[in-house]
Amino acid sequence: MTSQPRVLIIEDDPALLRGLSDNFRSAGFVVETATDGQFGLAQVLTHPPQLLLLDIMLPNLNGYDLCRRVRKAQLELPILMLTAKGQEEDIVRGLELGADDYMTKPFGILELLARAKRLVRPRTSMMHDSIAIGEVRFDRGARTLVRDGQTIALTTKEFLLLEFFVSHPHRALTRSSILDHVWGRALIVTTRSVDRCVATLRSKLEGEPSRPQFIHTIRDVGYRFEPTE
Amino acid sequence: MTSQPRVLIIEDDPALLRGLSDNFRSAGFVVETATDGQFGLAQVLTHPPQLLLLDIMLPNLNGYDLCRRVRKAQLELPILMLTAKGQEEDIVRGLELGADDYMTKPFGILELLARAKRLVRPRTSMMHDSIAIGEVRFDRGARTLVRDGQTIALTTKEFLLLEFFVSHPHRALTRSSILDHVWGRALIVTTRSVDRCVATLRSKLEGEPSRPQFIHTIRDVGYRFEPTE
DNA sequence: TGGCGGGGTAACACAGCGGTAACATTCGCT
DNA sequence: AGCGAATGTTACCGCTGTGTTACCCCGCCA
Repeated sequence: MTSQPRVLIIEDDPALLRGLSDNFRSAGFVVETATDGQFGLAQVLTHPPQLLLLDIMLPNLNGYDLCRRVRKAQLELPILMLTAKGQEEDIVRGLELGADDYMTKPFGILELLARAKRLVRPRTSMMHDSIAIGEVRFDRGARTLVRDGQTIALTTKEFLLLEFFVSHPHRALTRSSILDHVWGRALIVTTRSVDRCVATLRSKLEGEPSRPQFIHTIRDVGYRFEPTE
Repeated sequence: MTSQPRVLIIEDDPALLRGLSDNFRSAGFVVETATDGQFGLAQVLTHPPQLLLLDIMLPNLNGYDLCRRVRKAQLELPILMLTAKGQEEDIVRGLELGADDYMTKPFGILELLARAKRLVRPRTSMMHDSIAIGEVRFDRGARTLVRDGQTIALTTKEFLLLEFFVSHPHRALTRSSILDHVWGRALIVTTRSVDRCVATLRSKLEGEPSRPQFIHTIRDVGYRFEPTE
């Protein structure tokens, strides 16, 4: 399934870098390396790996800023920070900047590998039965939306459509793919039904329906769901 | 943002349990507790929280087995293990059993909270193919550009044009070849349409449109795309 | 059997994409 | 420097895709 995940290790200590590379390689990773912050960032942006192993103290661009830049570019790859700084506030800061894990030197290589493997482990993001969409909360169990205490019922189609949107955020979804997943290919309905259903869903989901916040339309293509904003 | 995530803390030391509860509550969590492995497991299965804080040493059912049972039930909720056992093999074992993080006592409450918050942070682990163009990121899946966290929508023509550019970098592209690939040979439009489309694309792509960085014009021929700078 | 609500289509309104034209500017050549 | 051609820029406008409203069909339930 996840054959040969690519890890990028950014670390300026040559000895440590080689040790890490060897260990990750024998653990089944494809290893790329960088020893410089600026260079590493460029590498991440041009060719994002499945996992980023990131030292804090780096020449030219430190790990915190690198992490911030990666998140600003809306890259969602897992980042494991790695540093001699063991102060609690450093760890908190790293995690708040968007790091996914944090280990302090000296560390056991087995633990590091275990944590790395966990980060590249495929995760179904459908774990929660209730999801926040801006001000609104989508309760999949009850098939309702809750906006400041008010419960809004969803019809079956609206529910399936929203589920499809939620499970494919930040992506251009064509009308035909929406039809496939929500209506099922067997049923022959117009793509206008999608528009119609999107309209009703918008009216329930969006606070200001004239300026859609979550469900953006892409002309000639379909729609794109942006949960955060 | 994510209003009031629910955390279940399973811990048999009453003093520690109260301390954790207070801290998590003031950090904005809704806290539920259990002091027994069997009871805790039942609670997880009947009413899964957004996060499980799990001690290893528990009466009736230890944390490892509890973790295994939760995963066996295909519950994907994040689990943060919490224990006095600091041996590396214990940590590795916990992570391999499906735990998402592992902290050893004594631990700093701030770090624990930071790690907990990370685990309930909604993550779209969907890695979509995207390309860096200078400071900007071109997200083909979403059909957008991202600059400084700002996402900029692309129209169909702009998207096709940019796709054509990025797939033929460092090359002089004639207007007629651009027309062929983006507009299709059948359609008869002026080559000025290309200029027009390039202009709008530049305005979205270039930081300083007066001095094009990425899309260079070649007089009497067409354009050339230089992704790096 | 009649009301009702989900959900599909039809009809109409409208907004924005994208094409062209007109004007401004730059570039190359002499 | 001056001129002409190519390209950047702005304005305008038609067309098509989408939002919106209305209507209707059909299954469900009393």
